Amino acid sequence: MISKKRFSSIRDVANLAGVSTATVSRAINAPDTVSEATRKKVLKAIKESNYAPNSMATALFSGMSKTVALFVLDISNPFYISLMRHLNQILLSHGHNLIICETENSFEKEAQYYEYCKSIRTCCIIYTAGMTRKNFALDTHGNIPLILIDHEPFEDVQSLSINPDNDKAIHLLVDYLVNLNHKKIGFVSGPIDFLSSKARYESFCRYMGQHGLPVENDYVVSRSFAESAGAAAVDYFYSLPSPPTAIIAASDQLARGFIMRAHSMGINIPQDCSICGIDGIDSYFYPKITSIRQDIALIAQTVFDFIQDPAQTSLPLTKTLDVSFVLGQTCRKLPE
Amino acid sequence: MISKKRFSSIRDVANLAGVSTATVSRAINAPDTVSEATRKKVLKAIKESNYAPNSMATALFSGMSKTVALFVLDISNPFYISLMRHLNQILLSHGHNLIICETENSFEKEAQYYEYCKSIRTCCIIYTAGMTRKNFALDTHGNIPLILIDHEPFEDVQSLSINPDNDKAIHLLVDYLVNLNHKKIGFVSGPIDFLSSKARYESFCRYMGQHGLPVENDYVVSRSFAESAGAAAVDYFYSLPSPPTAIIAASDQLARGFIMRAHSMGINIPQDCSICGIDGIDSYFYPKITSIRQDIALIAQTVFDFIQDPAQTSLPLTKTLDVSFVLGQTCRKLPE
DNA sequence: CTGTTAGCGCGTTCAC
DNA sequence: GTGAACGCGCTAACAG
Repeated sequence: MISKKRFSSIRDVANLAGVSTATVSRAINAPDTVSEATRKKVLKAIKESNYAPNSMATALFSGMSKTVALFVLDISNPFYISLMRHLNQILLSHGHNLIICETENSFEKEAQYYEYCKSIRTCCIIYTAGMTRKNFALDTHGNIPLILIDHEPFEDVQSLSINPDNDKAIHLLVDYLVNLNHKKIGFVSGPIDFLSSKARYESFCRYMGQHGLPVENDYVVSRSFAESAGAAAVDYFYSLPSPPTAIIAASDQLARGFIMRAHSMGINIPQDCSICGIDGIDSYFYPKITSIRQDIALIAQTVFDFIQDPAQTSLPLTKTLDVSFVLGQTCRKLPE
Repeated sequence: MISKKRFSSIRDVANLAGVSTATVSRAINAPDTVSEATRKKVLKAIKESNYAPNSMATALFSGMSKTVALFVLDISNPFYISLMRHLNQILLSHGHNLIICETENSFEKEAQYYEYCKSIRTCCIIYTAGMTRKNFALDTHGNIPLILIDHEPFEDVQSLSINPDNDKAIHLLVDYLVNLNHKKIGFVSGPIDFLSSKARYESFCRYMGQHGLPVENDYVVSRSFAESAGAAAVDYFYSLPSPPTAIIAASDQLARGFIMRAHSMGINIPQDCSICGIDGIDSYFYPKITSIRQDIALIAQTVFDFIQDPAQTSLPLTKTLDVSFVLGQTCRKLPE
């Protein structure tokens, strides 16, 4: 059994410095309110006693821990990996902490994680696209501030919604492919009951229409966001009598799966088929995917601003973030 | 400002049930010591008051939180993604929690995370291959139990070391490639100052020697574990007058980078070059990499057993875990 | 500017 | 089988 008292406490420091615990606390949290001399004494004592502040005690007192929970469907999705990085970076530098709740589309896991979040008095929950149900077990007890990224708003729950400009994303891609003389354009969607999938699909229909191009049911597939779903799309499209010449995938992860499966079938990208994705993650992948970049650093910053001042939560807020086109190597121009 | 009191406490439950807080506590933690009748009353009150236990208070009292910290170099490495999954699964089901500390080879981040771990009284730190320095800022104050995965033991710090059977891994791969008639075998190592890299390299030399094959300096590269390092190896090997016909990469991530870069250069895997990796992650990647599988579920289980009973920490323990061969599609047989 | 004190929510010990 | 009281480490209010 490890001894209960493993670290020196604020009291040890106080004794060593010959001051009261309150003074130590002030020297740490509000240095201005303490005289130069005592502050130095205290800091010295902190060093000497190897003091490590106990954030449990702080959290207990304040009723809230400095922990942010990120719910994701799949931590291997490069978009979330990047989001995790950016969030961690900004949170850590402000003494906050991120826990990852990978739900894998399981209601049970989601509920377990949520119980955990409550028990540690999470200061904020970030909920991303792809959860099992529209209305998660998220109750309003405790009023944990909620941030939705790429997710349909929960009714009755205050939240901040952050979404990429899905419409612009699709607009850019459709125009790009049409300019490359593609007419038979397929669409690999995420699950259609997810907000961003739906939005992207609707925009796809609209902009195809603007170019006078039909959206054939045969050219639209909707499964999951996993790489395997992108791979399955290859099998499907190439079972058609007339496969599309270009594909818009609803995420880079889907595009990756598509490309790898295509290669394995001897289908050349972009010679035989053009494909582009959405996310614009700057990771190592060959060929570099033509895509739409989301500014993930900005998402992280937006999240953090909200955490700092959740007073904004009084009304459901929605922020739409700009996106930009990223040229890759996965599309080619068709002869007219 | 969010009200301080956001959740109902054990006292609220006690009042509602008409018992004392101690009884509620017992009803939760030691149901056997409470009469059937009162226990039911208490459980009912818990439900009705939407009680969420405050793990801060528990942790404060016990001097330790149920949080495990995992230090990794790079969360996009599929090996760590898998490890994160398995750890999270087993920990969550036991009321523990995992935080990810991605150090990105930065001393500052590492130190920041370590401070954080101390402040939340982490019950255990898992340290994986690839940290910046041999001797990290990890001090012994607080005696946080330490688990090293694929990492050289720290001097003066008690720890449990978990390593795959690197020797067997390399043995299997060298024998496999030699049986496919390869003689010019290249080796893409991780940074050579990491324990597992060094071990794998030394085994490589030994087993090549057993087959009477020379290990030429030209055929060994050592950079990082990133995909980009695998990619760079392609450029390097194919700048040689006589490139190797087969490659052993020290990780699947390196192999991935190698394969993608090779494709981009028109080098066909496995027709033009055979390659195999180590890790055996079962993720979607084409072509499926011939590799060595580590039993990550077993690693997670070993970690958890240790957390349950860190008394084993009295002496530095070392556990070597078995590995197995996984046939993929990235190697071909040469004519004799 | 600094010390004293109370209490955040919980688990435990010692009474009953 | 159950309740009262204490303390874990910290901070905010109030006194000095």
